[in-house]
Amino acid sequence: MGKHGEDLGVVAGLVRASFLVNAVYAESAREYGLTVQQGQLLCVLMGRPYGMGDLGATLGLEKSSLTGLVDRAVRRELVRREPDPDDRRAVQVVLTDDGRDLAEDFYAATCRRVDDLAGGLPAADREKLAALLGRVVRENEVPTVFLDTVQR
Amino acid sequence: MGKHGEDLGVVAGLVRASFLVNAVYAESAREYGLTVQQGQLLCVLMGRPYGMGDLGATLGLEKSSLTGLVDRAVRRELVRREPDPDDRRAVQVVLTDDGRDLAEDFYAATCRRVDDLAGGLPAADREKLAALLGRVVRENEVPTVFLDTVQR
DNA sequence: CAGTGTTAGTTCGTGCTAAGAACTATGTAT
DNA sequence: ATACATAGTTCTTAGCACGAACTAACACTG
Repeated sequence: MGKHGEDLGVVAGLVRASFLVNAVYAESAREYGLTVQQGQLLCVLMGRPYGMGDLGATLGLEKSSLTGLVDRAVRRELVRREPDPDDRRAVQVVLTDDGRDLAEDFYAATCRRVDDLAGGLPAADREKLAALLGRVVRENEVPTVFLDTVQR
Repeated sequence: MGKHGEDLGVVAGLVRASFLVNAVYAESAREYGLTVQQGQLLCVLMGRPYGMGDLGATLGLEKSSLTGLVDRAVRRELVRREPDPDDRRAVQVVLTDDGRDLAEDFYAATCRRVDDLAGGLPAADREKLAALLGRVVRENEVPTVFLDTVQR
C-alpha cells in the first residue's frame, strides 16, 4: 500500500491532472453554451440512445436528478424522449439532429483541448501515459461495468 | 498535433481517469458531510489563509460565487472571516479548529482513496505515471500562474 | 385473473453551485 | 478634492443533486 513519499506523487498527479481536465472540459462546454453535465449527457448519447435508468447509472446520477437534466436538454431541443416500444413505462433519450451536431462539435473541440494538455510530451511518453491511465481506468471501472453488465 | 489513433488513447485516458478521480473525490466528500467545493475550499485553506480574491483565482470561481461558498462554510463553523490588518476592505478566510480537523481527515481519506486507484500498478509504473502526470500538470498550469503573477 | 411486489420515471421540496450586474466601502493616484 | 481601481457583498437567475413520495406499467405467484 506504500508508505513512501512517492505515493503522494501519484495522488497529487492524478488529482491535479483531473482538475486540469475538468477545467478544460468546463471551458469547452461553456464555449458551446453547455454546462458540464449537459456536455456529458450529449457525449454519452452520441453512442446510442439510453433509457433514463441506464443514463443515471452511466453518469452516476440519481434518476430524480436526471429528469431535470433531460428536461432542460429537451427544452433546448438537443434531445428527445421517445417511447420504448417494449415497455410503456420506459423512455429512450435520443439526440435530435441539432443535438447530434452540437455533440459532435463539442466532442471534437474537447478532445482537441485535452489532447493539447499532453501536447508537450513526446510521442513515446504520450503512449506510455495513455497505457498507464488505461490500466488505472480499466482496473477501477470494473465495479461499474460489472453492475452494468450483470443487471441487463 | 497528431492524426493517429493513439492520440485518442491519451485523451480518453485523461478524461476517464479524471472522471474516476472526481467520483472518488465526491464520494469522499460526501462521507465527511462536505460537498466537493467545500472539500476543495478546506484543502486549499490547509496551506494558509486566503483573501477572497486569491481564493477565487485558486478555485477558478467568480467572487460572487465565492461569497456563498464561504458563507456556508462559516455557518458550519469550518472557516472564519478575519479582517485583513493592512486593508480594511479585505478579509482573510481562515480554517477554524474544527475546520482544520475535518480538512485533515478529509484530505487523508481522499489521498488514500486516490492512491488506491493506482493500487494495482507496480511501484515502477506508479512512479512513471506520477512523473508523466507531473509534467502535464506543470506544463499546463503555467498560464494560470503567469496571469496570477503578472496581474499583482 | 386477482394480488403482490418490482421497476421506470416524474414530482416536489431543500440546499448547494455559479455567474453577472449593481452596489458599498476602502484604497490609490493625481 | 476628484477620479479611478480594488475587495467583497447582495440580488437575481439558472442549473445541479438528492431523497421521499407518487403514478403507471410490468412480472410473478397462486
